[in-house]
Amino acid sequence: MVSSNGQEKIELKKGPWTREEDQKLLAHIEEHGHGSWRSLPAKAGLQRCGKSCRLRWTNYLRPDIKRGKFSSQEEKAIIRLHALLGNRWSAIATHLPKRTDNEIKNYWNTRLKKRLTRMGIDPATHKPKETPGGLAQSRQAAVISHMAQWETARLEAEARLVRESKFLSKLQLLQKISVPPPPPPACLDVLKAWQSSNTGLFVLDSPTSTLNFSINSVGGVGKLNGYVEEKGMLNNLVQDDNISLCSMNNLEASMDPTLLSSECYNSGTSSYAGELEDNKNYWNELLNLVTSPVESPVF
DNA sequence: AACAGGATCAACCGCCCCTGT
DNA sequence: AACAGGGGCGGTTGATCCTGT
Repeated sequence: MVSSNGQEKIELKKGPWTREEDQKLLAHIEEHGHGSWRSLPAKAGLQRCGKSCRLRWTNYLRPDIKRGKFSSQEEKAIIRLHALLGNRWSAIATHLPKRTDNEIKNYWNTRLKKRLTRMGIDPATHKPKETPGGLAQSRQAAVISHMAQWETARLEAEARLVRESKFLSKLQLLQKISVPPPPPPACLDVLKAWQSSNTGLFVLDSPTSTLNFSINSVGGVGKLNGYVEEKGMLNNLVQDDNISLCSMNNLEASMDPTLLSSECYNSGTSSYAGELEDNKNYWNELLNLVTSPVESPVF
């Protein structure tokens, strides 16, 4: 086949990857890295589009991918995160180490979503579909909605931070400023803090997501703090995080009775505490049901 | 054993955002 | 400011596997 500009146009292959194709892709990336995905297929001798190669690599071939069944902890994490983030699979994958967004999305759509539906819970809103106890449930919904709003604000703050840090890196490169080794990263990500006290999940390292704020990738939080402070942004970020952390603590407290004495919880108003008590019951029931052997599929 | 329907998951598609020019 | 290219994301599809009859 010949294209309009006279160059030979190779028919691109679609569909399932063969072992030979996998080996070619793996060998090429191991030797050269992926570089530009668009030009990779030609270099690797593959009759695939770059996008297909990227997907195959990120969702299947990467060595740091954990495959196989999801643990109950992972299931809980997905449900919790989906309640907060909705269908933002890449963001969810950020907090589930070695799981791809595609895998999480599939798992949600084929299993968890159905399980919640069977339980009479709307998987989109995480609220009971029927509302026999209307008032308490609407308050639960309000609390979750409130948390979701803060979580959204937090994500936006993180995105802003990355943008600023990239700018800073370029600036420093240009000015050739030497800086001391960066201090330990500020605990920007509240879910990481959540992790450290709880499930052992939620490290910010996902095979697919770009929502990775490791100190190495952004040139160091130390540099960043200096820049952000200078720009008068640090206060905003800190405020974002405090509030977000508070909301996340409350959410976690609402799911784990042992955390009900958390600082944020205690500092809340009595009415808010009441809402959280309702919320605690809701989540405990939900998670018990979801993780119960009767409801869990047999693997 | 054969078939139908459901479940699963790899892969594709289209859209959007970011970056460089 | 406008445009193009590259890459990422979420939704969807279709092939395959599984299970029940």
